Amino acid sequence: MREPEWTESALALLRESSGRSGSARRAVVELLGRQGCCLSAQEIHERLRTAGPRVGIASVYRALEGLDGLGLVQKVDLGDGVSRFEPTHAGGDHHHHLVCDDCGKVEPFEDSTLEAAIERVADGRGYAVAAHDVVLRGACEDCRHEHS
Amino acid sequence: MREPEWTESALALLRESSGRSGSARRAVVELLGRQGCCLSAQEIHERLRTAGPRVGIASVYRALEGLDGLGLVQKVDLGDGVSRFEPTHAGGDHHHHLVCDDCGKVEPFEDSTLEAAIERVADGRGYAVAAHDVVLRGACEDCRHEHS
DNA sequence: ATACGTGCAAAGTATTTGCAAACGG
DNA sequence: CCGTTTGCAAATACTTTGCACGTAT
Repeated sequence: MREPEWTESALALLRESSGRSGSARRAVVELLGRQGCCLSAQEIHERLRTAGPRVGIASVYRALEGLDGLGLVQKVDLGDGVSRFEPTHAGGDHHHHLVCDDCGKVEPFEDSTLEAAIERVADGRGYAVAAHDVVLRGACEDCRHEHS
Repeated sequence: MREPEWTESALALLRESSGRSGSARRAVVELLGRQGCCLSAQEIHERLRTAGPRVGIASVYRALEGLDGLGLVQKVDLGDGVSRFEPTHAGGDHHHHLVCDDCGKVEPFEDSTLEAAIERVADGRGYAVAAHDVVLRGACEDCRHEHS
């Protein structure tokens, strides 16, 4: 499920919010729009460099910070001390992550029961929850069969 | 709900697994056993220094690594790039965290529906889930009323 | 022309590793 | 005594910040 539309609306919002365009931001947005799942700042930087343009790591972080502030990307923490980012999908379709400890694979999932449970907990505690992360770590099906 | 028993069984298991005692490890275990909720390595280090003994930060990390390996502590990532640790409670009572973005307060919660949903997702995907984290971020009840 | 965006380099923070000395058994 | 653990210091990794320059409007 790719979302070229995200790229466009993100670029539009970004320009609107600051009155400027900027090549680094655009490059980051276009890369993120093409990705399905989360990427770290370092991964983004590396891919952009490979692709050609001389973009600085600081600009990647600044672009991500701006996008996060506008609610266009979501910061995802998979527990390895590295922040990852992914586009927030417009439809509110909201996913979390399964991480394989053996092969490092990351895959998304969504589950409405889980979301409902989270909402109920937050309400019960009087919290206005702005964001939530769920990370499941373990052995994926492939790695289990190799009984590492 | 304090668990002085955790302190003892942790010290016992630790000694058993390496045939040694070690003052730094003991200090870390005793401090963790007294805490209700998660602490970062830096916080542990700071408190131990304040308390007197000249314990090195590296030893704190090594102690936590060992405890994690034995399953005696659980690493908790609240999304700020800092690893926190808390004793795993024997009874398998398992909690997650609500973090207030305004005041930084962290409070635990547990919810069986949520746990069930997680288990169902993992099973459906063929994952053997070894650990999972759920972090809810937002404004706590107090901070909401101060409408910061 | 003017401010904002960018890239580089330096600083900051959390964590890990190398190593000699201290210590427990 | 011997090997593990410890504390210090240096190294690493990620992220942030300062600053001069480029660039879009």
